[in-house]
Amino acid sequence: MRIIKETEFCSWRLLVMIEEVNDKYDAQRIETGVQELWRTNSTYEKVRAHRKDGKKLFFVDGPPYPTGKIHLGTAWNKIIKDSLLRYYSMNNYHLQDRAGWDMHGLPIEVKVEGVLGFKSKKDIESYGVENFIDKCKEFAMKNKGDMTLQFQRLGSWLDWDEPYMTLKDEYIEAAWWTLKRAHENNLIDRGERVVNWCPRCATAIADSEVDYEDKTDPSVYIKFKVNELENTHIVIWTTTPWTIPSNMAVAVHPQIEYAKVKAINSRGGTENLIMAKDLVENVLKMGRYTDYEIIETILGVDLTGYSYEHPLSDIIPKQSEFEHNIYLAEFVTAENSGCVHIAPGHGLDDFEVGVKHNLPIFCPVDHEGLYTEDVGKYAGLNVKEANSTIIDDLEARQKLISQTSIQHRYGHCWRCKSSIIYLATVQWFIKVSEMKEDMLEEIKNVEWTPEWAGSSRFKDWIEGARDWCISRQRYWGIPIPVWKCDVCDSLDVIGTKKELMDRANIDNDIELHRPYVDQVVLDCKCGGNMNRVEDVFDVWFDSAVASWATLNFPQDSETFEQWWPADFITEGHDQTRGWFYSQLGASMIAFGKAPYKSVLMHGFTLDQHGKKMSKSLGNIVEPSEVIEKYGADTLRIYVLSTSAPWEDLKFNWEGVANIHRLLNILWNVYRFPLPYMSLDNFNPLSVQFDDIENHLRMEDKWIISRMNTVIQEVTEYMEKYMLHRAVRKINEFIVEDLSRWYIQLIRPRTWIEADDSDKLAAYRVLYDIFVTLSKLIAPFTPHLAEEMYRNLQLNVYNDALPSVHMCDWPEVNKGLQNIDLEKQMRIARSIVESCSNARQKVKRKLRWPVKRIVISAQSEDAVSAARKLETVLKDQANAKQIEVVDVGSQWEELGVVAVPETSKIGPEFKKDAGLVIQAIKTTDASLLYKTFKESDEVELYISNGEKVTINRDMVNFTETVPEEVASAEFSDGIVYVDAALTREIESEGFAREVIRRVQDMRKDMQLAVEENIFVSILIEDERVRELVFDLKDFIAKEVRAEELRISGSEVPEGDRLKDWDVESISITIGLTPSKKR
RNA sequence: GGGCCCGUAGCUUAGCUUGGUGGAGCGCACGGCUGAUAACCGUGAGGUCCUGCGUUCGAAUCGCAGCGGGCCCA
Repeated sequence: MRIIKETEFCSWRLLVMIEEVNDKYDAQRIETGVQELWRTNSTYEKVRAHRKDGKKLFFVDGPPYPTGKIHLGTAWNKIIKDSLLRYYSMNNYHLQDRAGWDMHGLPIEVKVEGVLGFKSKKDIESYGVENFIDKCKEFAMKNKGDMTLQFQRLGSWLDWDEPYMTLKDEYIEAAWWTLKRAHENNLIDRGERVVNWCPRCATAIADSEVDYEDKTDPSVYIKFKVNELENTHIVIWTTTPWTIPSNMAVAVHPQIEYAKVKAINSRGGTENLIMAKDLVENVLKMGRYTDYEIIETILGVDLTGYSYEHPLSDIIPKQSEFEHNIYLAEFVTAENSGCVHIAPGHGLDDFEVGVKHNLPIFCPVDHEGLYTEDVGKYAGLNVKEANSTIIDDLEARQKLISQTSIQHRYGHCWRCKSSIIYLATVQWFIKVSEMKEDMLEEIKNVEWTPEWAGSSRFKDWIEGARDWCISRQRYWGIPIPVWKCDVCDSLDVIGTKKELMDRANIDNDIELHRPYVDQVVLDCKCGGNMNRVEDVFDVWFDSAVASWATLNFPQDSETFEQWWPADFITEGHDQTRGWFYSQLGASMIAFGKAPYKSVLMHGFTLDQHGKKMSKSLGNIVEPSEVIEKYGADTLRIYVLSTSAPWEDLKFNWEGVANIHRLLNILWNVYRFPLPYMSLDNFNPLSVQFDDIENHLRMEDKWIISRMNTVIQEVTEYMEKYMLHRAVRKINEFIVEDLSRWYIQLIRPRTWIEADDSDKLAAYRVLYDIFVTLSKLIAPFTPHLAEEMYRNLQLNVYNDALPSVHMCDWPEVNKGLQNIDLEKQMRIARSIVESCSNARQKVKRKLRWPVKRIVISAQSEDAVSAARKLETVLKDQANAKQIEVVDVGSQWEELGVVAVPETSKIGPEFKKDAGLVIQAIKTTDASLLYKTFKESDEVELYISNGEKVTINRDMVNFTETVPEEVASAEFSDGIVYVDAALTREIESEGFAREVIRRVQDMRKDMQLAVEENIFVSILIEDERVRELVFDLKDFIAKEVRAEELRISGSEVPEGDRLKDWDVESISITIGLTPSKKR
């Protein structure tokens, strides 16, 4: 036999055995440790490689914008994604999971302009587009790097090394290819339309880029002189006086009733005004008219014969060339004056009226919001600043009725916050209006969570969608790949880089950004030169093509065929108008179908009061703040469990602290048995489940069953994207089942100091539960799961998979599920809780055993629970005996008291009532009770000798319990706790009081669990001394005392001395560790 | 102004589909437990279920109107 040296033994034990762990759940230590482990072991790569033969699952990451800092909402977004992807991976899915970045667009241009101190596009031109683009790229790349680290700190696993980036040439090609498809399908349109325009950025912006915010604007009523009538004006209202120079018409509603009013103005003059009849009072009051008279009322449809004179035609020469007529329009409402000022160059509805009636689209405003030469003296003025000048000019011409201001929601540029204006310009459009019906059909094939995200919200949005303006007059974006001939105006749309290089005969590689592509000139068939149109794409077009761009399509169509369309995506509800929509649009163009099969729409993070987090409110919570304080796993499980994914999340620090506490409980549960296992050299390899299966107690079978039920529930919830319920089920299992119950039940078994199969069974069960639990929590708290798994599996099994995230998702073992037992244990817990309640009533602490508890069952389940789980009940209720009273029976030791019902007796017996009451009170109540069980009426003799008949209504029975018995209701009946004292019970009670205090002192002295001690105790009270003496050996064993002295006079000695007051008895305890003697 | 969603104890929430005396956690007060101990258990106080109207024998739950919040739109 080989003798193993101590050192060898130790190192072997450290290598192979489960380790003891820190006292306290230390998220920082665990998470940085685990992430380091992942890095050094390339765990992510291994996990993905491990599933490469699995079922394919194509996930597309909605690309965040590289602002530099993640916020709580984006953290939540990535956490949801990560949890689901980890879950799918464990379910043997081969994942396509590139992270994505949306790196072009105005936000970055605006930031870079800010850094460089630029005010307008002219500054960019003089700085050089090439230099400017470089700065934008640098900015985007730097922020992408910063944010990647922040996302990774959350534990988010995506392909961070090979993310898709919209600024890459291969990505740009995907956008180009898509536009070419649109061109081939006749879905693009170039034309003059009214668009949202940011004068500062000097570009069109999409509807989705317009933020609506409160703003104060002028509110003015103006009158236009009607040509055909004497001294008559038509009244219009506007909040944009600067559009008056562009006025071309007035619109009225055909069915609204209008009035010609003779009004007396404040100067005493008389004039005739036309406006909606119902609004006369209001308008005239605004214009301070002193009196009025309605001369005539006519319908709008009869106003169309009139024309009017532009109020500023003397200033604006062009206006005297135009005709100004009154037209009908359905959009007119009976508000303000009921007559609408129409400037076709500055409004959507206005533009339509203009087109319908062939009016010139007069738009004398340039790209920077300055008037052009077309408007005479206003030329060069900023339109917004011209408002007051124009009002003054109207006033001077007596065309102004009133001038006030109004606060209303008005559109602003999403980036620079300038007020937008509407301008008629030539832009490129995707004809969404032509695709709408197909889009609506297609979204029915998508699985939406929640259901209304698709069926209501998204549907509504698509129904109202207009053509999508995809062109921007900017620099940092995907150049629109259209080349136009200088001579014949014909167009070429280029689909790929190669196509461009072939067409232009370029050999050297070129970058596809501006200004490089702008220099490429193509030959036209007509012999002319073709130059690229200057515009870049709306940045929403970039991310719209993500689902194929991330697969490197069109370069690689094989991968595309294998994966596309996406199996699932998940983003916030703002993306209804954003990415859900833009992707669908682009995909309809390119492939005629939706690019995703399943969409989980998630909510927004709000502050604790339900307000949105914003800088101006100062209520922003940074993810990093939460992580520093509590760790990423806490943040993850907090956001996942607090609300349903699709609801908004009200962030609350208290809630986070709660979750942290929960993880601490899990940690405590997990570490609790480790010292014992380690001390016992417990080896899961040599104690297999089969070995202990015959030694399982009911509670062991119960926790195993619970574990399986929880697996089942969590799996079901995950399949429905109900992450909150999945996580809550796990939390409940950890706190209720494991911590508060199972661990309490098995504690005594872990203290057995022998190679005992009862103990080994508990170890093995706990071990299996922990291992299973580590897998079950892996998608949600990946760090803690990995830490547990590492200790429990990697330290034990040489052939264990290197990461918990490589493991298969736990399967439900139906054979180990026992729903009846789960129900019975629930009842047993309820009984124990009720016992505590009853004990409190008779003031008997749990340390003191009770003689017996009587369980009066009201259901068969309660009877079987009490019988089957008798041991559990005895232990937990600290009772010597359990008695069960069957359903329908009553505990025979209960007494009853008969309480006369005077309201029934009085009317019946009149003057004898008093005697009847007396008789009921004095007769044997239990006999009376039994008799009434068999008969409705009972005869009684009253004290005057007469016999009376009383019925059941006349007596109420109240149960009485014996002395020293307390009762309490539980879920399925009543428990009676018999707390009567016996010498044996008192002895045990005091013994436990002593044990408890010695243990307290041991703990205080920080003695090791296995360390032996000497104890001496002074108890002057003779009776109690004898009671304690009865259990001297028991006490000694419990506290690991080599020697225990109990005396009535001898003052104790020891390293530590302490006086205790036990039930008003003074006890002094002295304690010394054996090794110090 | 419109669409969708949310509103339950001081805080976070379950229950709402399918109507039948509103349940938990945190916090608070009191008591208990004790080799998981900066953990844990019991008891108690604490609710106009946002408001109003309606349907119904009966409404947190169904309908209508309004208020407050969120997202989106005009």
